[in-house]
Amino acid sequence: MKIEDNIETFNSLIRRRGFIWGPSPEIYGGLAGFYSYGPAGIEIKNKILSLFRRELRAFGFVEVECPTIMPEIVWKASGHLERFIDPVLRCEKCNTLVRADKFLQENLPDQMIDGLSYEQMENLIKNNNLVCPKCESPLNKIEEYNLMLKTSVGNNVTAYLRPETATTTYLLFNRLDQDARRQYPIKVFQYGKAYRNEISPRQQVLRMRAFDQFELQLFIGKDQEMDFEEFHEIKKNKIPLLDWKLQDKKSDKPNLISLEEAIKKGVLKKPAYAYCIYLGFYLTKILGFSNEVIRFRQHSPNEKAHYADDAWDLEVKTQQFGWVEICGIHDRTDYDLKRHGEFSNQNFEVIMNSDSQIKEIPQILEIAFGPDRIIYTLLENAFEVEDGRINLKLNPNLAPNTVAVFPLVKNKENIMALALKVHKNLLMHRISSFYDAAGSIGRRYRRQDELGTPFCITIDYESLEDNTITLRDRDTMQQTRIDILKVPEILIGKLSKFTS
RNA sequence: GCGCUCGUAGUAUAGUGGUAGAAUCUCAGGUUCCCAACCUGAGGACCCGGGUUCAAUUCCCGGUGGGCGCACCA
Repeated sequence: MKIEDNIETFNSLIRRRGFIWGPSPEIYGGLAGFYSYGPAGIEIKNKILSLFRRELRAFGFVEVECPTIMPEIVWKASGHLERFIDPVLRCEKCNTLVRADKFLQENLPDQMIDGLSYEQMENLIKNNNLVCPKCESPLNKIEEYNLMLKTSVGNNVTAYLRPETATTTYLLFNRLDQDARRQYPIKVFQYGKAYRNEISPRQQVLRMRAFDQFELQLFIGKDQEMDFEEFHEIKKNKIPLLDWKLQDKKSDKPNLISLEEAIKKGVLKKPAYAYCIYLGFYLTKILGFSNEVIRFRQHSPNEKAHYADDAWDLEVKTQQFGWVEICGIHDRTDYDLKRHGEFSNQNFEVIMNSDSQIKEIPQILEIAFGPDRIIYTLLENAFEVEDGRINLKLNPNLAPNTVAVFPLVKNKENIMALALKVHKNLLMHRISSFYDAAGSIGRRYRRQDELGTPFCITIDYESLEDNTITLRDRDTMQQTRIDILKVPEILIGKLSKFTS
């Protein structure tokens, strides 16, 4: 079979090799927007998660985990109930669905639409004789389209599956305040599933109805945001920033400037927010993305979410879908805590600075990653076809298998035995080793290339005599002979080179 | 959600009103050995439901899933 260097080859690879399958459940035809990870895919996800967890601990973060279902009041307070339910008009004849508010604004540009009741909107439609844009039959009743998945709990208590993890973290605020002994900023993250009832999910795992979020939160004082100690440790780092003024000038070339400069020029307002930009960048870089495929894009004022004062997306360039957001950095101000304080009758004002004695509600800065999107963009960026060889150039620390062990031939007892011994020894050192004796040696190398396995070890006739093996490098295909006893040590050494 | 279009082994496909043919793949055996070699044998598929028909994977209708366009993407 001729292997072509195109996106179709990539798309079949991620199925063939067990990275991502779906829509699930496949045997029943699938439900749009739901996908499963195969053994190779989940291995990558787990490795990303443990890398993130390890790094974040070093940055002073703690982790929490909350329920994925929360009662209605939570989403009333968070603003999601209001913002995630869209008024829509359905044509009774052709079933076309249009957003009622947008439709009205387009047809009646001079009319104030914001804030109108459904009844008022229905009247506007009637009075202006507005008709279905497709089939021109009359429109009348407004329905609600709910982007949140609704369910009921126990004795008919209305609840919703969370559309983001962040809100559930905020609900722990008074607990965290105590737990962290009021040492601000409080740095906390949560990893878990979130759900959105997308009207028409597309683009594979980039827009799923059940997806992972990995969200970092900083609870921080207003003064602290402007005078943030840790900013000074990272301010010299240059970051590719595409602010919305540049976008307004139809530019898609980000400015590579230091965070210090960005603050000085007013591209970024707050040093603590700049620190969050850095943190997002840092975590992305250690996954192995190259600088050329990363940029930060600022939201235009009308693109921002209801809670955001400033918002930048960390985007990664892909072949199939263009620039893809893998992380959003949001300045949520005190919006969330203020609302949850009001709705729950809690006082979330705290004294954050012992000098001032002034009580305030903390501000929140958020760094929200979408691990599924990370995995997709990582795989697509790693995919290469070189001379008919598929090579998945994954960061060695993220590859499903760290190493594969092969006996050169399978009809020589002692070569097989020694290969198995090497494999078991690697497993004993808790190195992800994969043993394979089936097919020619070349075929086995190719199988591992498709999985991104950075190293292959082959035991040959020479191994029997002098206790050496060959270590083959995925990208260069070069082989080196090394002492059999030093194998685990050498591999660990090679891996550590990619972590910093 | 609307319109167009498509849905055949794990993957990518050929084809047909009388249930499918290669390739690759997987497994077993043989042979050789350092980059998808070869030989032998085996395995595996017509998205789901209904209709028309003696007979449907094929035609029709509905559903569902994918692609594209529109809409949507706080």
